[in-house]
Amino acid sequence: MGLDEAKEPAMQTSPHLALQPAVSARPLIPFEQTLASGALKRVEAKEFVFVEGDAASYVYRVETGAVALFKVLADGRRQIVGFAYPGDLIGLGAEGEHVMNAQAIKPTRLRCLPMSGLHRSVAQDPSLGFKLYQALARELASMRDLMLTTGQRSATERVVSFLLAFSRRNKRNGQDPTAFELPMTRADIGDFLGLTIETVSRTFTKLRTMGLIELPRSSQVKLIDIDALKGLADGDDQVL
Amino acid sequence: MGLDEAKEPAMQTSPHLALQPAVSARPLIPFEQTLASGALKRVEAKEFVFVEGDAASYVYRVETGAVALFKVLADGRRQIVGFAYPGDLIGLGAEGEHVMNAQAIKPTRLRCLPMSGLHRSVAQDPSLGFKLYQALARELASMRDLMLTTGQRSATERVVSFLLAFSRRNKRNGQDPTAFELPMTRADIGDFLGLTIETVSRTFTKLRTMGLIELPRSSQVKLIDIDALKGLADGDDQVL
DNA sequence: CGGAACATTGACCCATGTCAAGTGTCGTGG
DNA sequence: CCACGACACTTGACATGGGTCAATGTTCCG
Repeated sequence: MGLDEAKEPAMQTSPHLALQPAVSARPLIPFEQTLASGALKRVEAKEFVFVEGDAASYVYRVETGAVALFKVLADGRRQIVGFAYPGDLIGLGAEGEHVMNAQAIKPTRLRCLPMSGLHRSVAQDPSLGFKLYQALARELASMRDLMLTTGQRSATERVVSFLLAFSRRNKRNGQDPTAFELPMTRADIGDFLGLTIETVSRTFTKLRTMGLIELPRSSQVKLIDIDALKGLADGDDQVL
Repeated sequence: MGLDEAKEPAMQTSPHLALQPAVSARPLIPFEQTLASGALKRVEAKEFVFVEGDAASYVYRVETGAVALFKVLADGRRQIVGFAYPGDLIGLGAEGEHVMNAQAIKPTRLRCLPMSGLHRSVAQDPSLGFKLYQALARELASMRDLMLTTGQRSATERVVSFLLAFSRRNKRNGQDPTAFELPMTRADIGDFLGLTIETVSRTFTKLRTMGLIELPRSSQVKLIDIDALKGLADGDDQVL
């Protein structure tokens, strides 16, 4: 992330907290092991995994589904700071209490790891602390990219960056980088990119009209002209 | 941070990466020790400490002065993602290459720690890894708060949040929470908050006209009515 | 004292927000 | 299988906050 995809100021959709796949040569990987044996929890769409102020007693790994992480202002305005997909860890980095909310956006299965177990694992495996550090560093880098996007880019640029991030994730996972399903609503996308539902919707329509994407269903996106989209993402908005 | 100042969705101006002051009872603190013996480097205002793509061979601690950390888009738009003040560490979390730029905004002294030394210290002091992890976690939390601010708040709310963050920092440091010097230009503030120079300037003027702040010099701010400012920061903008 | 950099202010404009109808789409119950 | 209601999404008309462009003021340093 940030090193991926040329020098493209890549926006990362996912916190991407998955630890490096444990090197197979290692005899024992306490954390991965503990995690694998952790309890499985199911949450329905819209159900909260944790909310601001909750004791941060577990770290979760998303097994299936998707989770939105967000903060809210007193008057209800909401900023989604990331989406977690299968393989991503959520709840890391909280000391004592959670300072944000985690809400499933579709039926989701989570692997639960008690904080106490995490601490034990860190004690057993000194390199784990460094791995957690690296995981947070990646998360921080993607957060900064998102800042760059919401702070400086136009609505079109933001939406296109968002779509291209999906494309990259699919490519990374060996799936079709030109077609994907959006697990979140327009409202979620808006609250992630700092736009309104209407602006997100209009931007999708504009991109479709321009022949750059197709929308077979409102939640399904097909990228038709990725190069043109990459051009749009960076600021040469004169292309329109 | 995030827990500080009531439930106020506090924005953190500084990366605030200073490690916990080493507990005095500990016999030897390799990292603090190594850092204390690290080379001192002076940089002038506007001089770069590192730029995107540089090998990440050092971590720096700001001793005096101030540094802006930012990313840029191909067309030059700039997003400042944080300011580093005395006590803050910069350059942490980079793997291999820096993915952002660090530029002094005033004459600055930096303590340099080679990455190799950092790795050695981590090996000697297992708890150091966890401290670095915590430092990044704090940084991540402040980044998310900034996201909430730039993604959801109005220009006035952003500027007021920014000023209140200075007030909090001064209070934390035992200095006057109602008066401070801004080390950065209006352009820097704009690029941090996702606003233009003109909007920042107009907002300062508006707050002065409203009697909430005074501006003896353009770089000096005096907060007159902190409670009103706190009200403005949260969204009850009807106060105007 | 002069000039460069920074800051303020004004006039205007436009991208995006707001408000208000519609139009799918999906799941449930008759 | 169809009808209905609830949501999500789209689209249109209009309003406005903040951006842009341009002129002027201020500060600071050589």
